[in-house]
Amino acid sequence: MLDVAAKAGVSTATVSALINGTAPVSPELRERIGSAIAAIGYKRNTIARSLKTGATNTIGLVIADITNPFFTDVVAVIQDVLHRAGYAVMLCCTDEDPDQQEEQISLLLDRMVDGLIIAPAGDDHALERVLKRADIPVVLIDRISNGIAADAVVLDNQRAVREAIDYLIGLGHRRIGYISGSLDTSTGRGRLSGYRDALENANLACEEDLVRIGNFRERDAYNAAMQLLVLPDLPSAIFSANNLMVIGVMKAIRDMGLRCPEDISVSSFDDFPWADVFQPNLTTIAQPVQAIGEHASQLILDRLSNRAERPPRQIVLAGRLTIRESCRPFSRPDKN
Amino acid sequence: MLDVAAKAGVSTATVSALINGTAPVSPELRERIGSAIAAIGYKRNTIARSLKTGATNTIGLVIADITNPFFTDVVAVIQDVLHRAGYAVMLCCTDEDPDQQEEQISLLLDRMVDGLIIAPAGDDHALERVLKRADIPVVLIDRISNGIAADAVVLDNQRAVREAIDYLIGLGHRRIGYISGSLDTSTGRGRLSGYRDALENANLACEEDLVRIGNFRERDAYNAAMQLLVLPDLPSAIFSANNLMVIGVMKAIRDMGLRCPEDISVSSFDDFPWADVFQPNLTTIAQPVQAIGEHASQLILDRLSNRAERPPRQIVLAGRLTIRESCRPFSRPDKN
DNA sequence: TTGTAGGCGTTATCAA
DNA sequence: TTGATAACGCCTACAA
Repeated sequence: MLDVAAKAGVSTATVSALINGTAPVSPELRERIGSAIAAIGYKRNTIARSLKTGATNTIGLVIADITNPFFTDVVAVIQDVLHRAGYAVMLCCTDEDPDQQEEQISLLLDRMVDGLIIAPAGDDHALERVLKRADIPVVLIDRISNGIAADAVVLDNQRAVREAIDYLIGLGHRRIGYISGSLDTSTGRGRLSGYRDALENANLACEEDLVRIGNFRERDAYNAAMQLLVLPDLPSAIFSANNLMVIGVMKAIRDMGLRCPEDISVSSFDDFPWADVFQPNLTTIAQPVQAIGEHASQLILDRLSNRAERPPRQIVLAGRLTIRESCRPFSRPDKN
Repeated sequence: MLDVAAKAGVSTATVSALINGTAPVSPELRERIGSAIAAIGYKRNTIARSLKTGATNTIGLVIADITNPFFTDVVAVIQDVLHRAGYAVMLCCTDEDPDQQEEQISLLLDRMVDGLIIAPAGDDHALERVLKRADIPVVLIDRISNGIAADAVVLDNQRAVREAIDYLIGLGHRRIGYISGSLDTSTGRGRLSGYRDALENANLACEEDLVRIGNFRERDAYNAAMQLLVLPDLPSAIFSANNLMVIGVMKAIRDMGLRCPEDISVSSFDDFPWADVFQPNLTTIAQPVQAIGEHASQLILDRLSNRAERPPRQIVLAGRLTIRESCRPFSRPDKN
């Protein structure tokens, strides 16, 4: 910039004023500076600018697993909106590990991101601890923590699962296995409540044998489903609390020599783009990924542009039960 | 840092020396400074540090589509290795659009990333143009450009597809449809060559009717497959040049009232974690994502630590044909 | 072993 | 409308 100023015969202050539109610049200088910039091929140094202004125009995005299509769909939307608004996005993954989460958030904070969008991993306490240091706007997505007063975009998990289980019960199922996510997360807890609600509402006992923790991961879910499938009294249906886990469930079913939906019905949270062309066509709860991403982006953009304190806003969206062919009516075999 | 120095009664230079291990510091001061840091809760300002040192400890990662599981698998590996090595990763997506690619790379360059890992979109020329400005280490993954002398990690696409088509021909297929990626990419071209090689080798004519461009996207592939499926003389098999496109192909097959593999065989590039539990179990070419990610990371880490000029290295890996059940033997129906 | 001082490239505050 | 100058927070000679 020094070179540009020298070449144009003006001061750096004037160059800066022109570039940022901070102050009016006469047409003549505007011209001279412009051609000097072009001649030199000058590019403003963002680092120096950030040091001075205290803003990096970057926002940090923290998700649990980049391999999970739900998260990547949301990320795609967020990146799109935020780029359009002039922000860069730094994406980090925690692998569902609170320690890694702390590390990644520290990394982002060190780099002075202007804001943070987080799909938290681990328990609430882990998140509260690491967020203590951050006095920048934070919006939580997918999962929330009651201890943290931040903007958030979440699903009505309880209601969505309740609806899916109601559907299975309506089909005649009485023993419904449930593969849960980690109960350290609000999604894990909310979805399980939906399951319990539905059973209770139908006057069905909630047998603890039928609930297994799969931690939102395929491998854990495989093991969890296996435990269900060796039960003396087999469940006639299994619900999986997310997309990764239902793959594990299907593998367990296959490895036990069972077929879906002939021998056992399966349904899960999260939809797949391929769900209606591969058999069994999975009955799922589709999340409004587009809306989640847009709301989250908007929330943080609002905070960024208008630092006035406003109470945290929590946006709750609804899932959509998409019925396909992985669940069959079930009638209790005659006991004789 | 000023505060820390003041509190500990030393100079900032000493504090800096301690933090960076640049110079030996006496145990006594080490102690005093340590507690001052803890008391104040001091965190070093990465921006200021970067301004001075010229290094951001950040590397830019540019991929075509975050929604594509192949890319996300590779990204997961790269992020893991690079974080371990002390680097942050900024991930950007181009949506297969050369303009967006230029914009994203500019953004990364503005932010002074220390290196770039790119899965290029668009034609070679687009990439060359934008990379002119970058005098930092660059490694290309998945796709390469002959015009650019950079480290690269790619697949032997030609050989992999050749093997898959050989397999189909061995099964008796003679009219094999091919849904291609964009021919502006090296992967698009390489994979198509493999197809042509195999046909030629079997003395089969390569009918241009049977080759359609799907641009690596589900929707385009759907349309491309539709064109194949209304041909008077239907192909008995279709090969898709990537994962996203095979979903489109399957949707087209379904919409035309056909079944796979009974009516038509299907195979594709890229594997899915769920490929062996959902029907039809797809026969695919699996890419060594772990190796791709590790090589790419290593290549850039090498360049970063050892700026000595060494000729660009190109690592070529092999795909693995994974035979499942989506391809059936085909015998020409009697023509009477 | 420790301190002083200058500069990295911008932007902000004045005064001219 | 423009220019001089002082930060921003850190690192690094070099001097002590």
